[in-house]
Amino acid sequence: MATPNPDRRSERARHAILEAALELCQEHTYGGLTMEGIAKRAGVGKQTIYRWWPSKAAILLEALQGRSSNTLNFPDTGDLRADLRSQMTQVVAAFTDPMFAAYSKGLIAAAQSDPDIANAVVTSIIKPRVDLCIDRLTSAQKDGDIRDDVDLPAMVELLYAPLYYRLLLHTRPVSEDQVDTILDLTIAGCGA
Amino acid sequence: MATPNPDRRSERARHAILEAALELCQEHTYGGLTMEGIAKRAGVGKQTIYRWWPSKAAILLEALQGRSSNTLNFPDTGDLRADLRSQMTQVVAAFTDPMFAAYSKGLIAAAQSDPDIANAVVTSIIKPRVDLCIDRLTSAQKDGDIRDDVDLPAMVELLYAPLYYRLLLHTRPVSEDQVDTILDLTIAGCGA
Amino acid sequence: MATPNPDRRSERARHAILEAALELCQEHTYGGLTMEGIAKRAGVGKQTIYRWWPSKAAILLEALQGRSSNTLNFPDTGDLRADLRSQMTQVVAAFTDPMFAAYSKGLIAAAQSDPDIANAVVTSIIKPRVDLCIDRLTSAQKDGDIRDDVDLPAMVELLYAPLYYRLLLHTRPVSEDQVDTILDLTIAGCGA
Amino acid sequence: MATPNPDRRSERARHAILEAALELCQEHTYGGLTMEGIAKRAGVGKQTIYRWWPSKAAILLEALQGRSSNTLNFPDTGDLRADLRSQMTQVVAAFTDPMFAAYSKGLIAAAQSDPDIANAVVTSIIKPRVDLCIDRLTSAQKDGDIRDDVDLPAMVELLYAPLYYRLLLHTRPVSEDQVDTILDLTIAGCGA
DNA sequence: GAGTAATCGAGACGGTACGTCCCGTCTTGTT
DNA sequence: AACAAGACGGGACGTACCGTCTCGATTACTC
Repeated sequence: MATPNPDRRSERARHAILEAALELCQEHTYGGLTMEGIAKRAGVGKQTIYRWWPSKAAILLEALQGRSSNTLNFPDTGDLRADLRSQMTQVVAAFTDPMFAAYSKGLIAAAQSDPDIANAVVTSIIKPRVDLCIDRLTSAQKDGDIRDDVDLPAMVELLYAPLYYRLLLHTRPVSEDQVDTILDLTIAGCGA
Repeated sequence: MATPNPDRRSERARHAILEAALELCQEHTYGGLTMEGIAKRAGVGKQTIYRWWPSKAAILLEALQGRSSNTLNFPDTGDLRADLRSQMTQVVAAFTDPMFAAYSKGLIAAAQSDPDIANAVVTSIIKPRVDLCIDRLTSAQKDGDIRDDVDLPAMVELLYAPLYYRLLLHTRPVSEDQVDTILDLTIAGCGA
Repeated sequence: MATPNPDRRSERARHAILEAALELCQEHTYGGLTMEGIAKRAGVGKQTIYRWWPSKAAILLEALQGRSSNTLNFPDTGDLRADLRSQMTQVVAAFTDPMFAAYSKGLIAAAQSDPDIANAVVTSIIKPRVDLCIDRLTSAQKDGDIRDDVDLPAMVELLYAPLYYRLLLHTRPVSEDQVDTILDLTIAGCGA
Repeated sequence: MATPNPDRRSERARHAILEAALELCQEHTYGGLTMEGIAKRAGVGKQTIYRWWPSKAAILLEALQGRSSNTLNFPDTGDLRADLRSQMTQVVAAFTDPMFAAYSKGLIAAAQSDPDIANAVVTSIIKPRVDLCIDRLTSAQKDGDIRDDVDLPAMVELLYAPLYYRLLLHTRPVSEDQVDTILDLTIAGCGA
């Protein structure tokens, strides 16, 4: 994400900037996030920010990755439904946390008008998690828990898209109940 | 959406503003849309815009409704899958049209930091279409094409959410193929 | 000062406008005087103002004339110095009254960038008073109280200009003492 | 006159702003002078103006001081009347120059509704010149050219006020003849 | 006494300028 | 050479008034 070059970079400034961005995003919502505000809060010159990040969304992205790297794993207990439920519930928890929800919504909103952000979001956040899920589904398919003709990437979308749908469209709040309903319908199907 | 009051309102100005907003949104993307730009293009004072709309998103919303009110119907040929496919394909067409996609993404992005917009999007765009879909599904459920215990609103989400997911997350392009996959998985289920 | 024509004019509106102008000039200083403000305070449409007056200064001018028409007289007791003192003291009183001072300063300020106002101020306020003074001085000259070679219009300026000087330049407050000093110096001269 | 602080200030911008203000004041009269216009002409952001000056009058004031600092001297040839005439003629020349007259009138007009401007005008323009004149008159009084009981500050007003009177009231044009008349009347007095 | 025309109140309209907030770049020491 | 600080040119913000322009709803003169 950096352009100039060296490792002469001040770790102190980097940390202060990421922290300031997270704090201000909570206080003012993503839309009220300002380069100038971050610089002031972090006690940093604006130039220092522009030197290392191309946009405020990029800062937030990096800040978020630092926070949530731990979530990167997918349980495999042998019970597919339980494993999916466990993982999806973690996502619900994140989307339900006001702070995390604000970051996520802000970042996805920014992605709509900045292809770089869009790309970064997919690559560094979505893709790794989707891949883990596909791995689990592949193993389930081998075990015969999923029909052979099921398109697994599409199935991942079917499972997670409704969570994003509620997060972004604000039709109804994301909730844990939703997870069970999604699992029921997706596994058993709706047809008679 | 209006605050001051009467019907002394100039239809000429209203039209010019909505048209200008649509045009500029195509040319500059939603992020580059400007109250000042709209005013200049429409040949209108800025105050006239602020008098009737609280935000640029509100303008776009009204402009969009004028354009797409025709889409409000849901076929019922007796063939559930065909009907769903037909309707979902229309959504894919809209999301695939660069202009319409730009409006939609911009509006949803704006909704992330403005509850009024969020509410207006749901009420005036999402809800009416979802309701029509639920009607169709209800009738299908009566006909025995859908299991009785299926939560229909959740099923609507299952069908449409993946389209929004790809539109907003930019993982893969929305496509007509997707519709068939969604229908397959949703109707038959993924379980063995 | 009126342009359209008839005497169909509403006396009620005329009065309300003049009163509103005077009131607002006191409250907000001349610079803060607004056509829109006058209209609202007077309970009058803006058009009604523009129909009868070309500028806010014109309104104020008319309002002032209605207030101070009484002052138009110049005493002639035979005692020149006493008569001048009496008249000049009246001017000091006016310039000392905060309300009247505000009007006067505002009007003269407006005259600096509007020749119509400048002309109206001279014609309807300054000139009549200067003429009366010249009359008194002429009679004094005949009586031998003023040297024959004295340019009377210039003498009027010598007497009154210092009052305007302090009013407009804000070097020192206008005061009654000033009158005596002016009279002393003007009548006796400063030379040894 | 400046608020933010340092000497990090751009001399280039300062100069461009002062020049632009003078130019525009000539072209559009003081009333048509605009912060936005100055910024555009000077090729400068508006903020840069607001950072260093509180009002357009303040800009003009500074611009004028840069231009006329040379006039600050008072001749002393021993001939009081000649010295006064020489100095007053310089003022007449300034008031007769359309550009300078425009600045002066605009500034004094602005002073009527802005105490800061009023104060700055007195302090930085009027006062220094009055003081020089008083010095000359004091020396004349010692020489016996002026009576001992004459109030010198009042005499200064008597000499100069008529020039300002004509400048601001627009009764008659300021002229060199006026200087002689003023000197005659002021030195010899008007009384018989 | 009914018809008609102009004035009235109200306030929307196309505009211009306001003074503020940020943007992203640039400049000036400091570490 | 990266840093904190912040001035710079610029663009958009949302507001306040400008002077013009409809709108009905009173008037008050004409027929």
